[in-house]
Amino acid sequence: MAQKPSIPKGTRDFSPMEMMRRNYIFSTIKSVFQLYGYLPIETPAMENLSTLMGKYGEEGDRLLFKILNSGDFVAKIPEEKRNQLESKQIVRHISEKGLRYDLTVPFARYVVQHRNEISFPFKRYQIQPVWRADRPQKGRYREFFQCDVDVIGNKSLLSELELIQIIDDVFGKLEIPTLTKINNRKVLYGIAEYIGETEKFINLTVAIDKLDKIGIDKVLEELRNNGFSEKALDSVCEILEFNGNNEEKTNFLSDLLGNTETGKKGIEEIKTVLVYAKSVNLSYEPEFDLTLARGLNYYTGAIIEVIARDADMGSICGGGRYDDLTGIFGLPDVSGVGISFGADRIYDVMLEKNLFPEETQSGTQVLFVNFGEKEEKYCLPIVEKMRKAGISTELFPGAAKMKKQMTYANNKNIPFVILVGGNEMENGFFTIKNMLTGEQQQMNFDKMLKLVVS
RNA sequence: GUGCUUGUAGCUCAGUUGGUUAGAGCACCGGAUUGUGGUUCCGGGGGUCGUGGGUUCAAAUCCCAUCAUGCACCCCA
Repeated sequence: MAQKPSIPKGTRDFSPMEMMRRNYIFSTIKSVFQLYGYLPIETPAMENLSTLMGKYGEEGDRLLFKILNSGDFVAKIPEEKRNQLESKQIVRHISEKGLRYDLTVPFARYVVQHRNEISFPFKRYQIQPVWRADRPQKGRYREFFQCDVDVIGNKSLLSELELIQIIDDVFGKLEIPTLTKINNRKVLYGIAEYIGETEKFINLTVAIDKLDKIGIDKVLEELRNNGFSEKALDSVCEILEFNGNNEEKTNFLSDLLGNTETGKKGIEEIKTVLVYAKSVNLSYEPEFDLTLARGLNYYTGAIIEVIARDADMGSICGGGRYDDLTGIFGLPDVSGVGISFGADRIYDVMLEKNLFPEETQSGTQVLFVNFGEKEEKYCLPIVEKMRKAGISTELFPGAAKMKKQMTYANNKNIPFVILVGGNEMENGFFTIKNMLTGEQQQMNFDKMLKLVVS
């Protein structure tokens, strides 16, 4: 062994057991998406950098994986920039493609490019990996899967409701207890209006978003450092410290933000969504959370975030409404709303809480032990019959030692092993061993089939 | 990009104030058992102690550098 092979930081291999479990998550999510009439699309792993840059803020640009151009790219760097080794300056000369950072921006690009083939509202889902050049840590990877559902080309708040229902269904099926928090960007903007700091709206949201992590004092301190007036801070403090149920919160804010232009709209929207949510059966009612802000700046209306109860994992699902995402690609006034399930974090939570059902962990149901050439030949048509009957069946490749074959079945969690040797061939029966109980009996094909199916 | 942590067998780790040939458990392979796994018993393979330099009679152990990893910040699924 010359050098131990390895994979890049923040990436992972998935072994069979993990893949079975991951596929269980993906297929559950997919089935729910389809139940609500969403259709799948895929987009390339790499996009033109021009599509990606500037869509996620300055921080986002830093976290984009950039792909080096082919050929002698150095020659294309203008003479005067050759000597200044500032990455920012030369990056656009040596890289024009990047790995996708999320699925929403590529989707917006897709919609603009295919606008004439699409009939709106367009409901799509997309399950693909995304890449971020972040420092990995718990629940954070450099390559991870997002499962996006979006509906675009429609302003109805019924779409927000639909997403809330999808969240409830998915986590219901996966049996993960969750807390769905919703807020509205317009409400946050309303707060900025109310305190007269609309210019610093972004700073305000970034600070508020940290409330449950760093506490009110540090949030206020951060705002103070950003130049917010003491009077503004008092108001922010008053709002953030308000406690109550959804209704009390909306009432409180209605009074407070009643005279603000955008805030008023936001309150109306969130009220509507909450009323909708009351009218359907949900396991967990969404909670109006004023401190939810979410970093992505393209959100303009509802914002949603889901966390797993009793798990320290950050959000496992999040999203919101964006009114003009396609505008930057030349198609204005197309409103959309969407959410993204973080499959990898969901996996981590389910693993931690032991939520994977037994049946996701087995593949092969029956293994035929291979005793030799004659026996092999005899078994092949039987194996074929088993598979035709829908039973996942293997014949051990080669007449390896019995111990080896049994160990193989054991390690692979195969519940039944069938032994066909001279005795069985002569008398036309099968010896079938239950690997769980160790019990062993002899029977004909039909009986065997029945036993395996049950 | 900033701060801290940890690098010893495939995996999880032990290894005393620096001192013989660096250990254990699990996993793997073989045997006890040529048609019986999971339990038991016996045996076996596997290590440039992350890498490079330094101190020393002597370094897994001390020092420096470097790389890798994990965690936290920033940000985020």
